[in-house]
Amino acid sequence: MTQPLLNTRQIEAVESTEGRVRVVAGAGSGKTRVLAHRFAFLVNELGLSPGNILCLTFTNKAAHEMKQRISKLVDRGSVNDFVCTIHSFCVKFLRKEIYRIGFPKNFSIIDPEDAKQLARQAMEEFGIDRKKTTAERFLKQVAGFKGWDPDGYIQKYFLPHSSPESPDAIVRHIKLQLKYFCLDYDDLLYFTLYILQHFPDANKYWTEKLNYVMVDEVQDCSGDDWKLLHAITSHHGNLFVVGDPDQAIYEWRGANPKIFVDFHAHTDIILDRNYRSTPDILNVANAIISNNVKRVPKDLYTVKMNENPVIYRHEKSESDEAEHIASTIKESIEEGRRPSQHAILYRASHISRRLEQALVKKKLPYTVWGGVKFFERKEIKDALAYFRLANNHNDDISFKRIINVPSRKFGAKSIEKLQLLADSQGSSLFETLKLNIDNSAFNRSSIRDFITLIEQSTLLAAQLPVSDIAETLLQRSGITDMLRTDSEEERLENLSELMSYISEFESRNLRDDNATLESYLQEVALYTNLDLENEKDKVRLMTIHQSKGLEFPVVFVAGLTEGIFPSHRTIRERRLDGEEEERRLMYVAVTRAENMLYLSESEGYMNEKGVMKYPSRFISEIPKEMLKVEGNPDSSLFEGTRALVAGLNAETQTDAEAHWSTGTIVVHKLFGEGRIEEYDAKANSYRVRFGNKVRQLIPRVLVLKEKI
DNA sequence: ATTTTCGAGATTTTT
DNA sequence: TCTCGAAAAT
Repeated sequence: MTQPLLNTRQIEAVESTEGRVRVVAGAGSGKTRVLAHRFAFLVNELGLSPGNILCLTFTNKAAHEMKQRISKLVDRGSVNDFVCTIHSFCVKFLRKEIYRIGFPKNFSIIDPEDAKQLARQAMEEFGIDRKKTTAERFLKQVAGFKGWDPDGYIQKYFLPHSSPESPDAIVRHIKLQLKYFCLDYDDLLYFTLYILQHFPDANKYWTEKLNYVMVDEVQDCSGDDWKLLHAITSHHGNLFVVGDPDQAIYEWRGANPKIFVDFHAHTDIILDRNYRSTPDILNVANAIISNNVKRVPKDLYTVKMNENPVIYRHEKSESDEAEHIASTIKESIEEGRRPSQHAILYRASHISRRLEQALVKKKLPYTVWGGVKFFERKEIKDALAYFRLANNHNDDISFKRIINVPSRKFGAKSIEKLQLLADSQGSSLFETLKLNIDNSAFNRSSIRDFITLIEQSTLLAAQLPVSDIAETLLQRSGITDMLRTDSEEERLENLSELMSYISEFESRNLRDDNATLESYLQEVALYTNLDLENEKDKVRLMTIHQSKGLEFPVVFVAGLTEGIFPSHRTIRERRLDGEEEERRLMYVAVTRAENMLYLSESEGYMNEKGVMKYPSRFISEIPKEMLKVEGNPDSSLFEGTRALVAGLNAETQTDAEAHWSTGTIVVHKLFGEGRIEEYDAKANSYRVRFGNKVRQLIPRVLVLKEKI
């Protein structure tokens, strides 16, 4: 742990309890500690009840850690419910308030994967080419559609007794969502905002209740997140935001760090003293980030002493690189470090494969964080689908997932037939199947058993605890038998892990009478990457995105190859913005390290185009005297990098010059014909006039009229 | 006629 | 490792 005392600026931040406070906190400057201490200060010194403080974090894991820190500092035993992510807060809010807009209390939250499934269905129906528009891209359009007019969207499609009429693929998608009472992650936010804005008594209750609101990692909040923050602090006006513009790495997902930079605060505090890294490591970090043009200058300085120089190693092949990392870790462990003190970070998750092979070879224990996350594993998703269907017979998505798991000779064709029948009867797949069980196409004993199982479970769910229902479903559906015959030990173990999870949930919620199947499913929908192996002593492998907020004594950044990191795809799509975000990502990676940092790269990433073998431009940006170079990288390699960067720049330059001038008529899928008013080079988007409305749109969603 | 199986191909980042 | 398409098996 770090030193128990806080420095003067940290104390200033902790004790700033009036109005809007902004803390710009560099990497490793102890911002999590500040948040925890402030929470404790509010409770211990000012005498607030924990229930009147909202502390928002970026991930569930961060919330978990924050709670633990706080519980050590606060004398009052109760654990606060409102230390959570924005999404979890919205769920808690909606569970109480959603009835106001005619939704059932047991609304479900749609898994992003399932959202894709729905999207494909809607796209197919409208003959949208799946090769040209992927499900992800389609969903972005749906999200855009909702975001442009959230009030209209909710009033038109989600308030009771409304019937969406226009036959558009997007509307079709929304209709499917409505049918299952599903909300996606954006909806959670929109609905919360809508209720706060349209129901004065709900607004009064919540804004008065939440006396103090603090937010971590605000640089990754989107404009909608900020709207929510302002809405819930409208009464007391106590908003405390902490972030670091240099660590903004989620702009591709809609985050808007500029709001944080421009935030008008009563109190402004900068924490630039770093407690984490050695001077050598910090110098490298500062050297890299200073290459960004769009930034508020801020140099971190450290209080630590130097230990080892930062090492940059070049290798001939990807497996050499992986093997060298593995043997370095082995030596380090022999010198007395624990395996868990080492982390290997990389840009894209598929890089982990080669590294895993090398670690297995050297017999080193490791965990891949979020490679396949626990709740994304097939067997877990299947099990949850059984639970969901038992909870809600209208859940067609879950139905489709499990009707043939284990095999009941009910494949794609049978589902298609059933779907047609269900559409004509306006009923769900499960109900349709039940009513038409005598139909020769469906009449099988396995199918009859399936229906009985689900129906019985639904009835029992009202009487028995969750764990019993879950156990029955897993046993009688045949999932466990299926895995046992295939001797899938690991998957079976995962299922028993899930069961112990459920028991834990049960005991936690027993006294609130909240241990129902539906409340479990709601909770689980957001806990998608809770780390089960957190406590175990293993080498950690993870993407840089996942490493945010963590720290490790020894850090390896692998795969620093131009094209992979920075990712050329990102740069091609977002040009300058893309490059700067990649550089911030590099900055995040480097600042995870406490004592030792190894950067490595190899010529092994050559693909068909033969370009992925030069060292990343980020390596060249670090002054030579800051690095200890190993593996004799040929100087021609850096020439290659330079040529590649120049080529890419030229490519994106011509793109920029080819932009449409004012007056050009373009067509948008949803809004129809529009006229270009202006090009915003910074945001790489156009201001387009549609009738009397002007919208800001990215080029990708616009098509030149003449081309159609 | 349907379902299953087997092999080839692809993969940024995620609440 | 997972997804998708074509041949084998029911």
